[in-house]
Formats: sequence, structure tokens, C-alpha cells
Amino acid sequence: MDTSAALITLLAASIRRERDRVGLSLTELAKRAGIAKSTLSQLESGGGNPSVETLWALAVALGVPISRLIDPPRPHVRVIRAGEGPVTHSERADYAATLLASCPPGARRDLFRIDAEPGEARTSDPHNPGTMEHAIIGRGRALVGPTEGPVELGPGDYITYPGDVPHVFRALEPQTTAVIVMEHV
Amino acid sequence: MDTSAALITLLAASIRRERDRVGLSLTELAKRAGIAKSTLSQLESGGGNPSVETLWALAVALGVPISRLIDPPRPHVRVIRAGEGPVTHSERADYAATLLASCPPGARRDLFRIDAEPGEARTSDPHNPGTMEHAIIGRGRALVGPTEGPVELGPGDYITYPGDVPHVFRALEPQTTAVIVMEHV
DNA sequence: TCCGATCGTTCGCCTTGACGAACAATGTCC
DNA sequence: GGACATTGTTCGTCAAGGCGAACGATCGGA
Repeated sequence: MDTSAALITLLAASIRRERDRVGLSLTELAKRAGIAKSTLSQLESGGGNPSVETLWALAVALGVPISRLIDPPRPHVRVIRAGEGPVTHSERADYAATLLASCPPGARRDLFRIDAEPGEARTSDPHNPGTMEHAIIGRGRALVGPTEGPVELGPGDYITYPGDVPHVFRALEPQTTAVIVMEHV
Repeated sequence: MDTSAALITLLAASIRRERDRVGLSLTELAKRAGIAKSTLSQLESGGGNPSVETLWALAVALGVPISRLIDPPRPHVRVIRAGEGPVTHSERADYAATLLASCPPGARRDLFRIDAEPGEARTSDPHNPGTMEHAIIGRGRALVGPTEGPVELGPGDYITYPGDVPHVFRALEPQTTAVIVMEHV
């Protein structure tokens, strides 16, 4: 399995990187994680396929989430101007959601810029279980949150709510803007 | 190890939950993940400690990141009004960063609301390796990005850049606001 | 110099993760 | 009814993950 080999190689590099970052010796990290030095040595050289318990113990000792040990690299500077970018959810002229940063492999969030006009409330069906949404108003006012209990927000106000229940975004003033972080926990 | 037992119990529940979510039988999921039925049966009943390869194969077959199989629950609706919330980095009157949502266990991002006035540029030292920052301007204008190449942004403009190099945020107009997502990849 | 501590690597051994097979239960079709 | 397919559980077997021990290399102190 080629993907498996790549995973183990990435894991090995990640463990070494994080260990360097926190400045621990192999011996000390193994001690803190409660695993054998030889086990850690094998893992760092790409010669292992650790159990989830071993992986968890290492992540805890390194002070990082497991995902940080098994995720790929990262990109560079990117700019998207106002009015530009892939618009999604724009079947109505009074609400536009622009995807600024989609969920890269292994990550768990999408970032949207919202531009809305007063009109019919934008109601969203429940997203995947475990989805949380964070909304911050930039300008204007809007009614935001779960359909059964939306909250009126103004500039600078923030709300977080479960995105896996029906929820709503309704602009109360012209040219209302917001940022929404849709997070898969 | 009590924590280990909790981890395995959580994993078992997560696998069952996700399998139900995608509507696969135990037999079909095992087939798609390329593991033995008996292995999956053991895992779902909390009687296993799978290798990272097995875990990865399952996550891929379920269409979720591994972290979703080993992370704890989630919270509810929360509102932070403009002007409220824990202000960080406010040793200068012309720049205030309000932490809206800190990094919960297993997650990898912090969410800030920025309120800034023109003045000396706010320069940040490099954060931890692998940090990416996303900035969206709500109001006003600002120079944002890596110290060696900041970009001028206006309302609705967006930029993402590596947060593990020296970077800057300099308001160019009074009452400039922004949202910053600091992400640990 | 020698000694002790620490480092990372390699080795042999043992336990357990993962395998395929067998099994009982259920559902569908002829 | 019987035949077949699918379901999830249990079992015995084997290879590998993880263990402790041994080893050589390095460093600091007497």
C-alpha cells in the first residue's frame, strides 16, 4: 500500500519535527510518553506502524493534536479582494457567501465572507454532524444562529452555534457583511 | 491507563456513529477500508487498539479526518458582543485583538477580532512552525502579511499567509476592524 | 586518564493487533 | 419449504508492535 508508506514516512518526519520544536531528546520524549526508547527510535526512522494509544501518548507528550503528526504541508500568501472569489449559495440576490479558504486535506474548517441585504431569512439545512459555525459581523446587523433561537448581532458581535441543526442568517440592514468559519469538529 | 481506556471507548463510539451516518454495514465498511470484518467488530465494541494505518484506512473509508474519530464532544451557542471578550495584545492603544474562540482540545485554530487605529505597525514574531493566518478586513484599510511583503487590504479583502515568519498588521484608517483566524496546520 | 550519565540504535522476546474461517441469525427469491 | 446472500460475532493463528537489555558514542566532572 503506497498510501500507507507515505503515511508512515510523514509520521516519522512529523515526530522528529515536533520533538525538535519542543527541544526534547529521544530518550526524554519516550520517557514522557511512557513508551520504550526503541519504539520511538523505530517510529522516527519510519520503521513502525504505531497503535492509536502509542500515537496519543506521543501527541500528548509533544503537546499537539494527533492530526498534527499525520497531516501534509502548507501553502503561501494568498489574497482575495472584496467582490472576488468563488461565490457559493447565491441563488438569492440578497445573500452571497464567498468561499475564502476551503478545507484542505486533514483540516476541518471552511472560511466564508458573507454579503447580505435585508430580505427573506437565509435558512440552512443541518450540515454534517459535529459541525460548529462561528459568525462575526463586520458591518450592518443580522439575525444569526439556530432557527429555534437566532440572536441579533451588530458590528463586531460574535456568535458560535452548532451547524448540524437548522440555522439562519437574516440581514436587518443594507450591505451587511460577516465572516463565517464553518468548522467540522 | 485510564486515559487509554477512555480513548478506546471514544474511538469505538465514533466509528459506530460515523458508520451510521454514512449508512454502511459493518461488512461493507470493513471491505472499503480493506480490513477484516472481525477487526472492525472488535474496534466497534471497544476491544481494540488499532494501528495508525488501520485508523487511517477507516477514516478514509468514512470520509472524515482521523481527529474526528478520536475527539471529544462539543459546545453550544455562545455570543460575544463588540467591545466584550478577553482582549489580548493590547499593550498599545492603537491595536486590540479580542480572542473569540480559542483552540479547543484536538482543534487547531484561534479566532480573533481586531480593532486598530493608524499608528506604528503591529509586528508579530514568528509563531509556532506550521501556523497559517487568515485575515479579513471588516472596515477601514490595513497593511497585512509577512513583514517582507505586506499587502494593502480594504473592506471585504482577504489574505492568508504563513504565521511562522515575522508578520505585520498596520491600520491605515481610523476604526479599522478585521477578523483573524490563526490556524495551526 | 577514568567513571558515570545520557544519547540513539539494534537485538531477541512476548503480547496483541489483524487476519481468514466458521458460525448463527436474518432477509429475499424461487 | 430450500437456496443464497448478507449481517455481526467469535475463534485460532501468525506476524509485528512494543518491551527491556545491550551496545557504542558522546559529554562532563573528578
